[in-house]
Amino acid sequence: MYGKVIIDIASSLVDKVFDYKLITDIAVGSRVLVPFGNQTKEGYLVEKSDKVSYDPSKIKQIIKPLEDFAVITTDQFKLAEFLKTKYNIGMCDSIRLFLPSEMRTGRVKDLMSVVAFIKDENKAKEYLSGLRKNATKLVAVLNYLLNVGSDTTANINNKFGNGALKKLIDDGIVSTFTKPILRTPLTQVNGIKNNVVLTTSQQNVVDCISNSVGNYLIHGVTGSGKTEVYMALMQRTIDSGKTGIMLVPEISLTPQVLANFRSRFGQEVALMHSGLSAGERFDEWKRILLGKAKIVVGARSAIFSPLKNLGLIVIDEQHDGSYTSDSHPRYNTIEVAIKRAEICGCSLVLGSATPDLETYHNAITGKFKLLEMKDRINKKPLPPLTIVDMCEEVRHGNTGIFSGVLVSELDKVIKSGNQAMIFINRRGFSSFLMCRECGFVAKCQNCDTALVYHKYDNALKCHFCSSRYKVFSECPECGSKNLKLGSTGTEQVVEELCKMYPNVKILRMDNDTTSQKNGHYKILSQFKSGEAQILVGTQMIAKGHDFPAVTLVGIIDADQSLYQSSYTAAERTFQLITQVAGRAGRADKQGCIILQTNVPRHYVYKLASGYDYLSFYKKEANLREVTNFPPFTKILRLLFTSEVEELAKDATKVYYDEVKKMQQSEEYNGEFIYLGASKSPVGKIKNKFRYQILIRLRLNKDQEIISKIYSLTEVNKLKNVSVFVEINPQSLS
DNA sequence: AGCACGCCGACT
DNA sequence: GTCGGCGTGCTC
Repeated sequence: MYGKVIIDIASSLVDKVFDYKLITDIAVGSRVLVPFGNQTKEGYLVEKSDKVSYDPSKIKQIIKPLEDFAVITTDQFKLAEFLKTKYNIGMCDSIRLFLPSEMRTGRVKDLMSVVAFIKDENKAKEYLSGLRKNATKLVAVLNYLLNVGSDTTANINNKFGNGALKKLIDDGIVSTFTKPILRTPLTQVNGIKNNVVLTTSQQNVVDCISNSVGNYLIHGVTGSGKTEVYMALMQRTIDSGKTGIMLVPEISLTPQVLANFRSRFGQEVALMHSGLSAGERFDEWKRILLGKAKIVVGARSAIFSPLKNLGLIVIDEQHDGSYTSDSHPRYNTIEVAIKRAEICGCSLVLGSATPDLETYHNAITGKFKLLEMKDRINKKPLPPLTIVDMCEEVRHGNTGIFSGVLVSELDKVIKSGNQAMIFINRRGFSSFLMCRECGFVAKCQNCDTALVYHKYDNALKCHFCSSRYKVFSECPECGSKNLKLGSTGTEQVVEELCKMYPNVKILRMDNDTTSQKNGHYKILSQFKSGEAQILVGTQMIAKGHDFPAVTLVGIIDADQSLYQSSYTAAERTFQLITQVAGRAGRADKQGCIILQTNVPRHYVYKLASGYDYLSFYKKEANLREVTNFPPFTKILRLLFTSEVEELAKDATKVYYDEVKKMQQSEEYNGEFIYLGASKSPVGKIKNKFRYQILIRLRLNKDQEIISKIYSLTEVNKLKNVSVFVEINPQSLS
């Protein structure tokens, strides 16, 4: 018998199966140790067979399996194959997505604990009666153990001190053994089970989805009670003996959802995301693989969890950008989920108040079943959204960050003891530091970007490569002290608020304040407990959080996301406003939203202020259709990066000519709406120069052309230049 | 990925 | 003469 093995090396040169002799029976899907060249490597056993395609005399033997169980299921293999072709990645890259990364290096082991137990009960009682009366500790420990049977030595020593147990072990009365204990993340997070009765609209959605397997999109306004629907669906899945995945967009949202799910499903819920410690992730992964956890709550990577007998996948806030991975391998969680649901024969439920255009388009054209939830659970109308013209404010002499309306609303909140959230999608103090006299702007040495001024740790930081630079108080070029700050960031908002309300506790939540472990959780629970009255933050405060006491949401500089040069800029702005606005007035208090902009008449703001998703969808879809943008076309971006600018440039030229040939060929004539090559908008990141080719294709022979382009990048290997192809890129930096 | 093999420059 | 630079090629 032979085994086909994928070697765990991420390189296209070894991206194929290698034949090995199989002497002992090892399960397909196991990790194995194999001789490879003159070294030993880890690999994955993907198939067993009697046939080989290699000179049998040269075939070596598998050394041993690395675990005594398979780590990849058959379903996962099918999904891995799909990822390989869909995203043009190696099988090894693909398989790695399914395993906790710390497993490969073999550094993570089971955490062992020592358990003490009584060897022989009769002997122990005899020993107990023979003890002197003043041996109180010994008596106590012995009685305790006789009572409970066994406990960890750590617990016993904690309760009774260190000496007694040792004496009992030495005297042969108590014995010990070691057993692995599981590291469970966020054990302190638990909810109270409340027997919620679903509303008619919730019940209808649950019934509809339970009735037949398929792909669903729930379009429900913020606060319409989608979480209860997900939980009811999950309950049915578990009751029928199956398992489920519940995805949320951000790590910061997992504690809230975890609490809800644990209150109902107890320890059958596992948590899975990149913020766990290596040990926690490994143990949770193992609990899932061994069937001890039946539900996985997590961020995008949780879609790869090793659940068997999968019955349901839920993706909440499905429009969220975090569902597309922005580093290698770049996968789209929704595409992966659709495939996984298809392979497992289970339902996929997507939910959002602002579905992304493509998904909604799929829903109304019948690829998804569309379900609407139009009412808020508290029966309150959505809070009024006021658009404030900041140009008008300036004309009336207000050049500050906050408009008059926002200040007076803030005053009301502070007086009434309620809470406010201020949303500003830019971290740091200000986006740049510029000399007014010579125009000098500090730039990163490794990237083609302006540095962001961070007042809190007194540094200029690059948001692309994280390098830090000294702050200057006079221009390094001309010596002028006349400096100008760029657009406002979270730090500056907090500083201004502190001046306005010196006695009010204000929290800031952005990438800089949430970097330590459970950082999101700490800030959010502080705010939820009412410890602070104002929460200032980037988009991470916008998503799904439930703060009943929040009555005011301020959106500073809404235009920022509108001006991004991406075809999705309008859509993302609409989604962001709707999401942030949804944080206000969730309980029985009336809320209000103040949106500050320089272009108050923009259609995005008009439609967002009326919470009119459908009109927005129609307008935007129409615009995309007539201007030939996705989902009516496909955009391809070929990015070339190199440490040597000329090499990246040359490579771009070579590929451009190749694609140009395709464009001009008879076969594909008319399929290309656009083809162009240029320097990337951010010309250099981390010392690598970036050039790109942009292609826009009609939806006709697009799949064919994409695979041709993929194979082009495989064959035409260029030295010291890396190429990567992205489809419908989210941003063009 | 990593290691061996192999073909050219600057040293004992 | 040889030590070592890293370009090229291979691993069942």
